[in-house]
Amino acid sequence: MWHLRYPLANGAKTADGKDYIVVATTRPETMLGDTGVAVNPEDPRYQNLIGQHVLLPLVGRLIPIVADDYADMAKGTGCVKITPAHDFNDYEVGQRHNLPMINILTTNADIRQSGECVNSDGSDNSELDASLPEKYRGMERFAARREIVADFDELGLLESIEENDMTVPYGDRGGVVIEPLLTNQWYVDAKKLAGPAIEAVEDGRIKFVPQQYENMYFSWMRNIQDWCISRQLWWGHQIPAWYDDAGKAYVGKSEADVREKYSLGDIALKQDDDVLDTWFSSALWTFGTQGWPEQTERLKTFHPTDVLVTGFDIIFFWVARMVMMSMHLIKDENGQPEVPFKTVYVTGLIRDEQGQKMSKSKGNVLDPLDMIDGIDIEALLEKRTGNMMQPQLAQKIASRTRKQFPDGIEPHGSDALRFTLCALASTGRDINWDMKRLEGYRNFCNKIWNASRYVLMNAQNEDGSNKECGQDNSTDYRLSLADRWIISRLQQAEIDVTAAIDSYRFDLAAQALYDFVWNEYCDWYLELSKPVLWDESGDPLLQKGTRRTLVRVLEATLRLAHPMLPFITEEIWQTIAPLAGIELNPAGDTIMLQPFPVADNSKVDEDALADIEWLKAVIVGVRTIRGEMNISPAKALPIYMAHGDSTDKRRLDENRQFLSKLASLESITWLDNASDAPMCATALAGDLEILVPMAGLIDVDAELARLNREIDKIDIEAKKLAGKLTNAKFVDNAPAEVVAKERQKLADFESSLTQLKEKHSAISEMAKP
RNA sequence: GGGUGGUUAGCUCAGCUGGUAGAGCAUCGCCCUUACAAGGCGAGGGUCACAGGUUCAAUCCCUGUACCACCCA
Repeated sequence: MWHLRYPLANGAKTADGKDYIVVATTRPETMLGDTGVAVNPEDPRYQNLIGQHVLLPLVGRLIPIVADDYADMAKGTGCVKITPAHDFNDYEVGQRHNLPMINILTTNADIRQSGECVNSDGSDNSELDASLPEKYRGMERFAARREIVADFDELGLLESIEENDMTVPYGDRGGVVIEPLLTNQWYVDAKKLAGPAIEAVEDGRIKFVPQQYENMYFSWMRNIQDWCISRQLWWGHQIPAWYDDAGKAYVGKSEADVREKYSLGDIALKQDDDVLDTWFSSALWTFGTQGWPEQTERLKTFHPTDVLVTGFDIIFFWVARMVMMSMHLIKDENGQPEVPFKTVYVTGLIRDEQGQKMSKSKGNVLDPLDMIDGIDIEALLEKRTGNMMQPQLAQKIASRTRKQFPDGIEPHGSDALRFTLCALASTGRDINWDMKRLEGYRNFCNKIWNASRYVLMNAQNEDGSNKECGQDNSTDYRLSLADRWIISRLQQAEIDVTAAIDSYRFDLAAQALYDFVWNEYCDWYLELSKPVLWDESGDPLLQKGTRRTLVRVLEATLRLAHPMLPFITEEIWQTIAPLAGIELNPAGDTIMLQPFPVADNSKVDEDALADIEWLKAVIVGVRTIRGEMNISPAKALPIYMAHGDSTDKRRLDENRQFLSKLASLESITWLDNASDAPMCATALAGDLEILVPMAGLIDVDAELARLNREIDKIDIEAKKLAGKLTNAKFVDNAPAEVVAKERQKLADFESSLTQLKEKHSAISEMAKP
């Protein structure tokens, strides 16, 4: 940083008697374009100098001293040289004080032959002498800097030089220091366009999902600046403005158009070298793609469109500008501005596992295709480190990549990728990518594939006829409890998935589908179908009903899943659909054209739901004992049931076969009197006791410990509840139904506690020698 | 400096209009049981960032603090 003395003009003196003031700069050569010096209006040192002038050294120009808050009293001398044409802050100061602007640099960043001077309002200024000292003309900027510093020194005007750490902007293409430069460019008066665009969101013609992004939109639009649409690039749409030799601009569709419009004859015209900002072109996208400016059928049909899906990082750059352009250029039949779309669905930004934005220079980019098809480590390294703008980073990136993907990336398939994106698409603004989630959902695809294989193996007979699956409108089949249950659950799944999709919560849709397919259809229903289908002496009507249900529920599930898993569902559906009684057009039918499932409440069977819950509770009870006692799944167990009521008894009678198979039981014995049982490990399903004889299988101490753990767990909950219920404030103030619910819960806990404690003392008693 | 979003299990994330927390992966047992070992069955794991406030009751509503991220100046 160089400190330069600027002599005061007309004999003015500073408060301490000096005939100069000192300004500091990191770019001394810009002094050639100075048109003012700023001091803080509060600065006592310079009160008398405000309105005075300095004589700009080397140039000999008189420039005013102005009072502006931009000058920081605490920094340096408190005096700032003002070069409006070459610094953004100085430009603002210049605007406030009507300082002229002198451009001293060529586009190559050399010193111009003479300065180019305009007034603060952009009009030409020919009064001010903007000529530059001959010595520096044509000099490269850094050479000029050295020369000017030397000349200041020679004149005794170089006060001091100090080291100064600062951030200097470099262009990422040319790699050289960027220099602000005053140029003529085209602007769009965005304020005018923003008004209607703000209203469209305020009155709900356009909705943001999630809604919070409205705020981002509003904050941009309400503080909108003029939009510079000139870009100094060689690709893009060249700006449709032509200049005559005097520099006057004519705007039109084409040169011919301009000549005609302005009756220019054949005078020389030159089109603007600049091209339109890409966002300007992008802003025309919703109607430009539909044939505009022609009034095409397509434009009428598809404008406005329904939903725009995009990232929040371009809400202003793209979304807002599409809204502005569309409303400005497209009118409906009533002449009202037309919005480009009704809903903007805003996704989060995908980042890497560490939450870093993916970028080539960081080498953390994951190509979706590599996750779909897989890639070996060498190819991945080549992709990440080949052809880099900063090759010095290659080694670091390579070692990090090797560490994260020692064997490259496994193929996962496009369905798994798509489903993962759905599952991660929650309302947050960042999505940290997680390979493990991708693997989990690849496994989910596998699960669907395998479940379908099971269905086909059991439902498809040799000639592929659908008769055996009850799809021929015949009524000679019976639905089992499990059939009625899974049909009921399917309705709920359809409701959940549909509601989630309707509210753009694709993560919840994915979760609901995943739960239904894996935790209900596969884990329970398929298992429950086995005892029916594999029972050689089973009821053929019941077997037909089960095949029918297997196929129909799978077929509906495929349609439900199809938007999230397009390929695998299509593949399976082609085989399943005929079994489900859908006649395929031989010319090629597709699941894509099938109706999306709609829930039918009349198919929900509350009794079936309750019965299966009971069944699951009993099975899980036995499994838990088996698991905790490390009893092999291969060992068939005899069990007893005690303490049950008539419903328990009915459910047992109707489901013996299922219980035996799914819990792998040797026998089930109903006891009217619990004390008839031998020493047993106990699980509870409500009040019903499920008893597994311990003899030879279960250690007494292990079971006592297990019971204690269970008792402790329930006891803690029960104590909390009891405390709540003895609190008069709760009982008096909480809604009656909440209190009743808590009472019921406590009663259940207490009854379980009593039963478990009894079991505990009974076992202790029996185990005594 | 101003604004916005976030902080929940070891990791990545859900949790709807307040009623004491869920998933996937990871971990620990037992299993190649004829759809699936990329699997089955079972288990463990959280004073919901911190401090106040409102309420009978707060992961959820309000205020403040800390930290992280992004946008703007």
